[in-house]
Amino acid sequence: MSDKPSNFLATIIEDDLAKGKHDKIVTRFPPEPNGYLHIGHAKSICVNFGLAEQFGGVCNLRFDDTNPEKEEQEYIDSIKADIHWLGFEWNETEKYTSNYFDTLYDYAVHLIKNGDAYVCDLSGDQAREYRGTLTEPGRNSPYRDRTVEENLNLFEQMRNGELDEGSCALRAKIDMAAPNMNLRDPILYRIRKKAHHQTGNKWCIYPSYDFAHGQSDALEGVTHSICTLEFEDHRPLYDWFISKLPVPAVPRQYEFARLNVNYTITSKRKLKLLVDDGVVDGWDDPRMPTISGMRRRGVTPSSLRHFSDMVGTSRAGGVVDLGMLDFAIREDLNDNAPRAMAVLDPLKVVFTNLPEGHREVFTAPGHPNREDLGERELPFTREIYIDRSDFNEDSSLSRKKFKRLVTGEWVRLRNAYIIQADEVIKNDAGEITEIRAKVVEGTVGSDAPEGVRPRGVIHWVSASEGIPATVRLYDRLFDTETPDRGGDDFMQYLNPESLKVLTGCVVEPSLAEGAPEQSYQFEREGYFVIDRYESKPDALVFNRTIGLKEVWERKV
RNA sequence: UGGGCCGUCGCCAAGUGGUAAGGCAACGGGUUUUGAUCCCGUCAUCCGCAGGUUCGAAUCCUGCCGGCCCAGCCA
Repeated sequence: MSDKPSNFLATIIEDDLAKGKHDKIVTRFPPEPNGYLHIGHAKSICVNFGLAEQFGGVCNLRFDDTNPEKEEQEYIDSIKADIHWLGFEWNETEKYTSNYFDTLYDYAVHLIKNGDAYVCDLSGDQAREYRGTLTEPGRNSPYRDRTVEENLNLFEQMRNGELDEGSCALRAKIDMAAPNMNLRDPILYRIRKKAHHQTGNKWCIYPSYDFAHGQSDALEGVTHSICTLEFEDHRPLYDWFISKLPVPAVPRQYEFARLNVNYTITSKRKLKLLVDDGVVDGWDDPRMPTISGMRRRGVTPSSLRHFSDMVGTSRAGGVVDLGMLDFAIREDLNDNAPRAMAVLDPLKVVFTNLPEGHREVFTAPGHPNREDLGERELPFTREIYIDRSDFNEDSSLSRKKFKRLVTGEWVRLRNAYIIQADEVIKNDAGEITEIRAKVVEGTVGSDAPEGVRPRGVIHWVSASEGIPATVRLYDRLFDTETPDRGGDDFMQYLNPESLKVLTGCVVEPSLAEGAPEQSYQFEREGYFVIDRYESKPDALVFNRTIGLKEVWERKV
């Protein structure tokens, strides 16, 4: 708790608790079920659930379902799954703003009776006109002075479905000249003759976000209602409702800057466009910044939580470098992912000093410094595969520049022999199809003998016992730092190389036992995860989560 | 140009009158059967700018400059 990063929200809560303002805090995460959660929501979840956890309080999950036109059960299910996957438990059962529709309706009647709300017949266009602009005050609606009886009656008719959609709306009577646009008689209820995923056909009028949110917080006993900066201007309205209504508690709203990450889009609308246009494979495509996409990519819950802590919580809007997320992912996977060898672009090597049918088995640790991860067996045979990029015919390449196999020289096979390349076999097209080499006897598990100087260490897999696999290499979806900058032209920044599917890969036999979503470090390549949906024991599919850090290209 | 908010190292971010934490990145060096990891070290005399108050300011005051948000019967 004390090693938690300090931020202004924690300070506020600490103060409130110290002053006895609350015995226990209650926060809430209020997604609208109109899309999948993305990395920005992950941040918000970590903030809300994290703060509750940190101070011994609870966090409610409340679906903000006031707009049946855009919401679906599919989204509710995915959101619940995402939160659990991140490792958080919400207080009691999940809640819905729609749970409070009856009370909210009563609250609206309360406002009408006190002359604080009225039914306005202005059309949408007219209402916009009357609202004025940023620099000019608005004008009062001609319906603003209807009597309480008239308003009560009209509101009743709205609720009973006697009035057409768009024909009128219930508005708060505040101040059409307020410099804060949110106070210019905001909409409280509008008519929507749509079935609702929770309440069915019970209602044909639905409360607006502004009218529903604070009251729902109060009804749930939320103490700290934490949202993002764009709702700051709504706080006066939030407080206005709370002061005008007989609510059971007085929640307070606090705002923090939403998370922005470069090379990434976090707009549910735009993400939905990527899905609907088939640019990606769905909301959980591994290239998507959605929680389910990252999960499928192999990103871990703890790396996301750690990333959130690293980034911190403040009121200063900025753009976090994707490299920081990369760091958090690598840090977790480096500590916890078992090691394995996989050859992505196989090139056969035949050992001429080994007899036909030669086979021996080496053991290698599951992890260099995690004994609890056990050992694995590596069958070594007369023919193996190495990666094509780990061999070069040109022996004039400097040892510093190319620490791999070169004609005539030695290289260490990871966890096995030092070998020496003798000869290259090519096909008619001039492509290398095979390398003839020799193993240096007695070099397994021991240093190189005098005169043998391996250039480096490369990975390998037995040709006869390796398992075929499909490996999908993912890269960033956009090739510009600010794909979200412009308007709707973000599609032009799509990275054409965001996905490469390699079908002829060969992986070490121990990987056949891997469970869906198991992560591995393919040594010298990066971190890969077994695809949770498409991988089968006899047809393995791995997704590259992220490559290993590579600094040598720049240095040499 | 009405209102609200923000501005501390390339990026994120502590700090709330007592003389600039930390992380990422970067750059040196060491270890290494992963060009990874790990380890050690370097990296803001300065806190958007200009004045002022004070023994003393990133922290208080004034004025500028720059950026973000708001004119949905979306959230």
